[in-house]
Amino acid sequence: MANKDTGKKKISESTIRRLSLYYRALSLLEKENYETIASKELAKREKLTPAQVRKDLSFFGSFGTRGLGYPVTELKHRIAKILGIDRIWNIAMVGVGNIGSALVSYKEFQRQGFSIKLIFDNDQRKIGSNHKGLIVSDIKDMPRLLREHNIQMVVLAVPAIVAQYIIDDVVAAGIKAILNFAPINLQVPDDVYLRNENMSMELEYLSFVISNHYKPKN
Amino acid sequence: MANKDTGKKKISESTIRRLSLYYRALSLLEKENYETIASKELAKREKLTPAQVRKDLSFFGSFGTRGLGYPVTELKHRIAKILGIDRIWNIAMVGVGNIGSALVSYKEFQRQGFSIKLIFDNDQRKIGSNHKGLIVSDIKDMPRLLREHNIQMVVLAVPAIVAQYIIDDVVAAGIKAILNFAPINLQVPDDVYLRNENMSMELEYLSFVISNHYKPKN
DNA sequence: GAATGTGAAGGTTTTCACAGCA
DNA sequence: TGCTGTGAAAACCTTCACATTC
Repeated sequence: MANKDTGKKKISESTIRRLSLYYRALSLLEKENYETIASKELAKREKLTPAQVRKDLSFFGSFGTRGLGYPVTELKHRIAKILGIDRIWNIAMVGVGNIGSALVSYKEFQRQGFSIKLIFDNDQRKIGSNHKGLIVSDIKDMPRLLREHNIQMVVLAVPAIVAQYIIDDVVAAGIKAILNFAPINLQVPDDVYLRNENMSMELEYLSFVISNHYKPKN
Repeated sequence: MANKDTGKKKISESTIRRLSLYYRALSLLEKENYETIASKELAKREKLTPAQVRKDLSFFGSFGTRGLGYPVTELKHRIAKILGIDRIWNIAMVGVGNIGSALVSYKEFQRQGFSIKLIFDNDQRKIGSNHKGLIVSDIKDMPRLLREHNIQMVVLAVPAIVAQYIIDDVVAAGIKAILNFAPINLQVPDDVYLRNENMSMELEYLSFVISNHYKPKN
């Protein structure tokens, strides 16, 4: 499915990100006891257009009923399956500074099926300490532990200066998906997907918007 | 400049985000004692194309020298000016849970000129406590304090359930730029710019990528 | 009647390719 | 010669509009 080797249609990153939005909206609609939802209403809730919603969903199949809309619970499950969140992912947090330890406590991850199973740091004072029921492991043991605990994704929250060094180890341990919070460009092989999250960049964008009286599209 | 009332060219959000990347790359190049940099090299460092770099910069002026490239320090300052980060922004953090308190300690904000001046919470146990030299204020005093301290941006890190209620107060205090970490769609007037940051969404994107063997463009 | 699913149109962003300048 | 700045082309993404289905 999607654009695997054999796939035809190209799914854009924007579509995938909107799938996450739909998923969250549908979870809410479910709680509000909606049974079906029209693209018009779903679009309104996420500040999109109805055509956009229908087009996004149509890439993955025909989930709706003409004249009625989409079945809330079923569509939610379908999207979960598409996003690959119809399961538990085992995550390791690497680095327990400010950001790392905040994310370990961040309940939304757990709620969406992202289960932090291991925590690493290289600071001797932190190793062995308890964070939300998890003991901080020595980063030296990372390669072995990542494999032993069947970790599939790594969140990197280490200082920029050591990030490349550490990510090399993460890659060597066979991890294919990494979310990086260090504000630096890291090198990974082609078959590893690295996503960078830079919170200063978000504030810089706000700064641009108000400095230039800029009207963003959405 | 940019797309003010009279402006002609439309600057895309992607261009602005890349400006942040260029800024960071240029800061590094400066430290490496580069005096000039060609679009080719800058592009390579940020995994973009040279044409993209030149096009982005050309929206704001002619900063380069044919045959030579761009002057590193000057371009850095020009971009800082465009982004509005050639100054200090006064920020208030609203909510000192996991995320909020991590961000208060996040040195990168300070480094980029985003200075957290006030911290708010509604939890009586937190009010009065010290976070990195700042005393947590009662959220009841927020409207007054935001104005008194000339706060220009607010970072919202409160539970989703109270987020709309609190953002209404932030808006009423005249704040025009808000970075929201609560995973919920908030309503603000047209002249307020609200940016949502949802970290679960980033992991969901990773999940999609590895579940579908999806090859993102970049 | 109501709302989906989807080609086609329209709009935006990126890349190409080259004229022009240091 | 080397690299910028930029129209034009190509690629990509969103919206339109309507045939189709319930």
